[in-house]
Amino acid sequence: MRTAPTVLHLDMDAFFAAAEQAAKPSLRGKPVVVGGLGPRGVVSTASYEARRFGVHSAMPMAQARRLAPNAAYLIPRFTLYRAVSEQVMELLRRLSPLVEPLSLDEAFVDLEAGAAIDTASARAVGERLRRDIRALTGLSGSVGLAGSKMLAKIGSERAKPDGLVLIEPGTERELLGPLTVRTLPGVGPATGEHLRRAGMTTVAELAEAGEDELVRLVGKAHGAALYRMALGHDERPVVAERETKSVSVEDTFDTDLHDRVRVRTEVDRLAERCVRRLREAGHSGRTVVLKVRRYDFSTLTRSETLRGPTDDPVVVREAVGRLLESVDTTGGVRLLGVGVSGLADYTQEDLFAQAAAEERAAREAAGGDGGRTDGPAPGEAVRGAADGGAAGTVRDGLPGSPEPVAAPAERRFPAGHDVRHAEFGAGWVQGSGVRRVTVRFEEPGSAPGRVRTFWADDPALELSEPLPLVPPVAEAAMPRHGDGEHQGRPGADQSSCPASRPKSRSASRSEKAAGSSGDSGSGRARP
DNA sequence: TCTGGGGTCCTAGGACCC
DNA sequence: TCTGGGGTCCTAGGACCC
Repeated sequence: MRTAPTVLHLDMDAFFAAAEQAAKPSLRGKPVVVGGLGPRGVVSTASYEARRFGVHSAMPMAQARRLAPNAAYLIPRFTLYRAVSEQVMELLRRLSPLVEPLSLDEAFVDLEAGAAIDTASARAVGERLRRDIRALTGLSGSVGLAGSKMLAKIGSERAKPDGLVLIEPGTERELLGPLTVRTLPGVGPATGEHLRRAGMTTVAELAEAGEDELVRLVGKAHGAALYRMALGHDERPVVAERETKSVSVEDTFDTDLHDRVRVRTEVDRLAERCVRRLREAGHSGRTVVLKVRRYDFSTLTRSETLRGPTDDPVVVREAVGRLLESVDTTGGVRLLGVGVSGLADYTQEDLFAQAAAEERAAREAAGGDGGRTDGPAPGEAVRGAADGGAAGTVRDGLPGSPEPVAAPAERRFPAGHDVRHAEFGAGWVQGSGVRRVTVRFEEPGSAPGRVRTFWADDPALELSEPLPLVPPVAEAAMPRHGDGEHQGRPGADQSSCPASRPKSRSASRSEKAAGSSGDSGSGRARP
């Protein structure tokens, strides 16, 4: 247990919604809801103004619209959020080399890995971080400081919005005791209900119950962890690099799929999308997973482990095809998903090269009688009919992939996205209807702007990349570290802050993928 | 009111091997 | 011939997190 509050947890406030408000001056101070706009969409983030109407994350969008009919409804723009997130993470890395991102808007920092630090200087570091984040991005973040991850996170939660809470080591149990069990990480709706039925609603009651009782109630690992947390003990280290364990993609359909052939083609597309992501991440994997959510929301998975790792779209497609055959889809399919786990960072060629080398070695050792190697080739199924035999032969170009879709005009201007008009300059799509696009002309630094409507095929109007939330000139004026006060750590470079404006090319593809789950882009934003 | 998408970790049973 | 235990891998499902 640390004796100084050297674990920092940063949590950006209503991140997606706040980024949109920063990008769109007319939305500042107004309720903003970011999420899927389709009939089955849910809320990703609600601005604090929208939360006052009762809107919150994970709520069905239809419900949000009833609660806050006048809010602006926007689909997520991950290109923008990633760019801002990268700026923030860079600030964190200046505090310490040990930064553990949890998501785009959240991270732990181990300040002890920077320099020895006492309570007062930890607080100063946290406050300065919050100022720097605001100066660099225009957004607010909340900071928790404590002697462990769990308490740092509880601290940032209590600090929200736009605050800092430092939990003095030694005061943990006193602080935790009266809190609800749901405060503890790992206690969700199910465990919370389970504990409640056993008569435990506060953290103090968990501590009283004792480890044996908790293990009996919720299982070995969970019970033991719960007991330690209840006592305020949490020794989990801040881990900078965590390797990916699986890659998956899934789609919920606006209406249930009944046609078996359609189900099959959707599974094929998902397999290709999944493999594309797998390859982009430089991975291959052994276990292929098919996920099916039926009309009644019952969800099942089927998996198949291959003899060796693959990143071959044909192999993955054939595997999920086999898996699909074992699933009853009568009644309708709501969601389909394809995933690959058991990741290796070597690819199939490496494996083939390795297999070939082993074969050569074996032949030499055996006196060169040219015997065959045992077992199926990598990528071939361990069980089931390993039909096809095309394993590993397709390298370039994902077969059958992106089929040209006749894009309707509305598709070109998704609500909320940035555009540029030859005459009127920068703006964003406020709504798009039949062959028309409504644009509000404003940008991060400007005053709230005016709305104009164009034909969707107006050549003067084009989509553009997100603009930086804070004009680059403001970055130059941003305070630097290393000047005075604490920790002039040698080696921590104070030199160049790369002008981090949103990157253009690279991210646009993943953004498309992120927004593709049936969002037609026809949702209207109404400031 | 009708429930997204991307992950992680744990449990439990059966197969298989020693 | 019968019985047993432990370890590892695979599969399926569930809880949880952001």
